[in-house]
Amino acid sequence: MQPANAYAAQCPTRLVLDRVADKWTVLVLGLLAEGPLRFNELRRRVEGVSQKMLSQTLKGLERDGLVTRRAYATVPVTVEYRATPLGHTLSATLDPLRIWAETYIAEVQAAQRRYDAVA
Amino acid sequence: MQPANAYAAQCPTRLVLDRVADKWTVLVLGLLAEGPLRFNELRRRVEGVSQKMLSQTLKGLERDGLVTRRAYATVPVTVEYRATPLGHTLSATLDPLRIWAETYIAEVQAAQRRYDAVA
DNA sequence: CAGCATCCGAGTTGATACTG
DNA sequence: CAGTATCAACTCGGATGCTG
Repeated sequence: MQPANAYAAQCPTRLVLDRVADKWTVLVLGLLAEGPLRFNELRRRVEGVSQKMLSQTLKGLERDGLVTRRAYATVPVTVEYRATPLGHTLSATLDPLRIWAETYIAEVQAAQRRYDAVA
Repeated sequence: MQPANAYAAQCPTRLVLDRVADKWTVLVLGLLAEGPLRFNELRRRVEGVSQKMLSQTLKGLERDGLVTRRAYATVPVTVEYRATPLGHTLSATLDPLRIWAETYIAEVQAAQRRYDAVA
């Protein structure tokens, strides 16, 4: 295998990138990596997500083997989501990104202001 | 500052996440981190990107202070893009993600096949 | 070469309403 | 509680044609 040819059209990396490349995946996975959560708990914690998007995101994560869904036969139903081991490894590699964001966000915003001031 | 409350609606992290959360940003930035490139060179190297999207992506990266654009008064014009120091730090924190993708893509795809087989 | 402007179809998203 | 269904709004992205 070539060393990191993520630029070719069908490189698998693209698939993962596309997966991560949505507003909610990273947030949801990060939360689940801390511990199992129920649907509406997630909904509350990830501010701004609609239940449609959350539902969709969770389904995608489940399909990719990053999260598991378990339903308990209580009344009403209880559904619990948790990160798989694979999901944990991904969440862990995403941590540096979260940290980068916190570290440099001010710089980015300053750059934006500078740019917008000119334009 | 709170420790990583990326789940609040206006957390700066969201901004960065949204920035990364597009098909091309990560690819383009990764390429530019290796060295300066011209517009059409980028276009060729990032397979599948249209010039509209590339243009848009570059503008966004420039606005965020991650990439600089320099035009030379040759005929025809030569434009060179390169990653800023800030851009390099982001690209570096993205590397683990690229590696994760290469490492686990097979597992993810297997999970997808399993999931799709049931549904 | 390095783009911008325009048009247009396809896919995404969000509200809202309803179900087991 | 944990979703699904549906519809309308919106955005995205590609194709095409043009400019300095």
